[in-house]
Amino acid sequence: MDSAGGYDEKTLIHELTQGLQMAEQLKVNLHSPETSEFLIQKILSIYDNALFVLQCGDSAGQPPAPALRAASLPESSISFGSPGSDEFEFDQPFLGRKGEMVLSRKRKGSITWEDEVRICSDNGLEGNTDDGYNWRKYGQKEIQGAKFPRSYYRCSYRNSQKCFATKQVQRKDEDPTRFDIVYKGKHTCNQRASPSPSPSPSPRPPRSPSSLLSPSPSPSREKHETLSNLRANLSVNTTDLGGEGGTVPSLFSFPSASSGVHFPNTFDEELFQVYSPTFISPATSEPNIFSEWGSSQSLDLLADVDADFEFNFLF
DNA sequence: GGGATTTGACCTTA
DNA sequence: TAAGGTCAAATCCC
Repeated sequence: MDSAGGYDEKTLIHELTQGLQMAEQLKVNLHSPETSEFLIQKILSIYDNALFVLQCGDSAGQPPAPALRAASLPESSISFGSPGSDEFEFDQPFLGRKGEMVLSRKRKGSITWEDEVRICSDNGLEGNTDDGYNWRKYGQKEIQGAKFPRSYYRCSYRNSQKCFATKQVQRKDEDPTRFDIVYKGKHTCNQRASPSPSPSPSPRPPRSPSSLLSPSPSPSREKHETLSNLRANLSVNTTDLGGEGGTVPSLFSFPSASSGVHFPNTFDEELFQVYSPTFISPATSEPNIFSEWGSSQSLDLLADVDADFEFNFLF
C-alpha cells in the first residue's frame, strides 16, 4: 500500500533532496553540455513539482497531472546491454522498486525501459495502457509468482514498417490498478511522427472488459482523447521506487557512480542524442507521451554500460 | 473477409 | 530443466 498521500511531506523532502543531488551532479558534469542540459531539466522538473505539491497539497491522493510539468524521461529503469544488436533482448536482473533483487531470466543485451503505470478504474480507462503507439498483442503468459499473466505486444507496424518495438504489460500483484510496462526496442515506424490519421491496420477498441491488458489502438483523434484522459488519470508511482530498500533512487541509479552521475564516454552522447528529441524536446505535434509520465521520472541505468552503444532510437 | 486477439505449443536462455 | 518469450492456428469481431 502506498503512502496514503503519495506526495506527502516525506515525498516532498525526497523530491527536494533529489533536486539537491541533481544540482551537485550538475556541478560535476558542467563539462558535458548534454549532461548539463539533462540535469537542468531534471532539476527544474523536481522543483516544479515540489512547488506544485506545496501549492496544491494532496487533495486527490495522487500526484498532480504531470502533463505540463517539465518532464523529460520516462519513469523507468532503462537497461543498456550489449551493443549493435537490433534484436530486442532483455535486460539484466535488476533491483526492484523495493530494493529487492528481481530475479529474472531475461536475456542480456539491448535496451529496455520499464514503466509503472497506474490506471484508474473509475473512468472506463482501466487497462488502457495506450501510450500513443499502436500495439498488437501477440502473446500472453502466466508468470511464475505473478498473480496476473503478462501480455506481450509488438508494434502494429512490425511488418509494414519493420518496426520491431515490443512491450510487455504486467498487472501488479499488489495493486491491480497498476501495470508494469516494459518497453523493448525502438520504434522505427512513423505512427507518432506524422499527425495524419493512422494508416492501416485500422484500430479497434478492446473487444471485452477481459482485455484489460490490451491497450486499445485507436484512431489519432480518439487517441488524442484517450491521451487526454490518461493525462488526467494516469499517474506514475514513484513512492516505492527505492523507498524501503533505498537502493533504487527515484532519479538516477548508476551502478558504479558513487556520488555524481557518471556517463561512460560513449554513453552520455548516445543517450542524449537519442533520447533528447523524444524525452526532452516536445518537438512533435503528437503529444509526447513520455512527457506526460510525471514529474519524478527516473532513469535508472542498471545494466552493463561498459560497452559502446550503437543504438539508434527513433520514436 | 480482413484484422486483432486468444492460447497452446515450441523455442531460447540461464 | 524450468521459465520466459514467441509463434501460429483457431477464433472472434467489425
